[in-house]
Amino acid sequence: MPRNDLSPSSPVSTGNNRLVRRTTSELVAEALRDRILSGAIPPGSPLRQESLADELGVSRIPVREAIRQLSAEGLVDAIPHRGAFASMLSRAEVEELFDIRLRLEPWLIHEAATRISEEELALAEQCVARMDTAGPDQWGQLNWQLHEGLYRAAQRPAALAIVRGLHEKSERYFRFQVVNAPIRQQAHQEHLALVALCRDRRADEAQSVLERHIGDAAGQILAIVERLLDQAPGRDTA
Amino acid sequence: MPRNDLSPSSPVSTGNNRLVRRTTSELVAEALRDRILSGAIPPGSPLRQESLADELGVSRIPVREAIRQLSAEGLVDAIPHRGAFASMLSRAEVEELFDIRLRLEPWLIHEAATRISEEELALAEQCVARMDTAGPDQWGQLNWQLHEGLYRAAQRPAALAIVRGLHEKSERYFRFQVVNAPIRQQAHQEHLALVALCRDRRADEAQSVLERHIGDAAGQILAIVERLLDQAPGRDTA
DNA sequence: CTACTTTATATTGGATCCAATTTAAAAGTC
DNA sequence: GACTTTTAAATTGGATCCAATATAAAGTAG
Repeated sequence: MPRNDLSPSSPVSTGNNRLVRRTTSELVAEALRDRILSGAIPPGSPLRQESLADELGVSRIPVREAIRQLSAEGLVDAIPHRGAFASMLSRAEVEELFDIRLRLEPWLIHEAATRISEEELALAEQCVARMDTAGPDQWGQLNWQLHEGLYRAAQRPAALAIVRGLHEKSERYFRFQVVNAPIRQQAHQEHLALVALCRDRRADEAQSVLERHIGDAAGQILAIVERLLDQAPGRDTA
Repeated sequence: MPRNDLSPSSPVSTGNNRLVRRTTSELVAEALRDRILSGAIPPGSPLRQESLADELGVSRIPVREAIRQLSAEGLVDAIPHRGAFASMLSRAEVEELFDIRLRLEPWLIHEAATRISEEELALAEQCVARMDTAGPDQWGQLNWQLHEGLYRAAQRPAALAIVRGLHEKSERYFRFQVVNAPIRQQAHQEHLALVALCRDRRADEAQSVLERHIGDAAGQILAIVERLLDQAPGRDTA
């Protein structure tokens, strides 16, 4: 019996230094999101309300609301009266996600490059450094932390939220896979270059480095997806 | 007593010619979305679960789920234990929405231009024609219908969904305002040009026409927002 | 044995009830 | 009178119960 009790945990403060008591629904949503992103709930597997409710020690109501939330985020596909399933992406869908990211992220880094502060640059560098010695799953988290930290300087919160969503949906295919040394080495170089170019306010160059960077990631993830889809083949395309 | 009963309405068929029984939550979500987009629920006004439930003749549960859905879509801001409010955008937020649209929609029209079929072009032309004689609110709907019809040909469903969301959030500020004749006239010309360029597969030109088109719309909506925000001034920026 | 119908079970959707939280109003204090 | 504390009302959040639907199983006819 896992009884993975949601720690009501420590209340969290927003930027408004106003303590927010988080609702059970939110906690459940986070728990489920974590499980999906970490692969604990693999793509295609169902999210049963009652079993999740039992596991988390809550009623089905917050589970239902969490599932609806994740459904709106695109992390699960909910079918009325049939249930919710961790969303499974086709090759074409993953390609499209990267297509969109390629339209937004280079723009964000361009805007960020002219505004980023020294503190933010320092934080980014910390990320890069820690990634060098991080384990496989840490690496993925730090990678997004780095990117998000840079993008945030663009001061485009809505765009950042969209990109975060796109990233989450595509990234989790990465987690299955141990990111191998050469790829990490290359990414490391590109990250260093990116931060350096931002510091020097060379926005155009940062933008094109990031374009290549994302293009590479796309190729790698698509290769993984390709393999996964071959192993566990088609859902009905009827 | 409005008792605006949700017509359980006729079941709707998806492309998969599989009849989908829609849940009450979905119907409520659509009803509320309509009200928000039409301005019946103006920005900033609260969505009280019980009164909405009574009005629509359902219990609070589907209302709650609908509100959570709309919250995820960004049409309402939900604050735990305090309620949900039709989202109100600052000038900066509206600007950002258009910034993002400018990164995505020209790209979509570019991709669409090389793939669009004669049937789709004919439908688009119908839209343009009907817009010419449509009333103020019809005009807005047809406008989006036209754009969506064109973008759909790009075969980028995820991008289209994102753009739809961005459009909904910015567009509703338009509905308050009677779109005046000169603006409609200009839009009409641009729409004709857009369709013609797509038919001729002149993707680059279609793209730049759309860029101007969106840029103009941005200017007009920002002017409206500016006025609205002056009238009903600031929420707390604490 | 196959195809169709019927039944049973599992699962989700919706309604009602109660608890927790917020907001306001009222009462009390200095 | 201004400020804090207490109390009451309104509202949302969560739990339990029941209804509706879908899937699987059993049964039946051909």
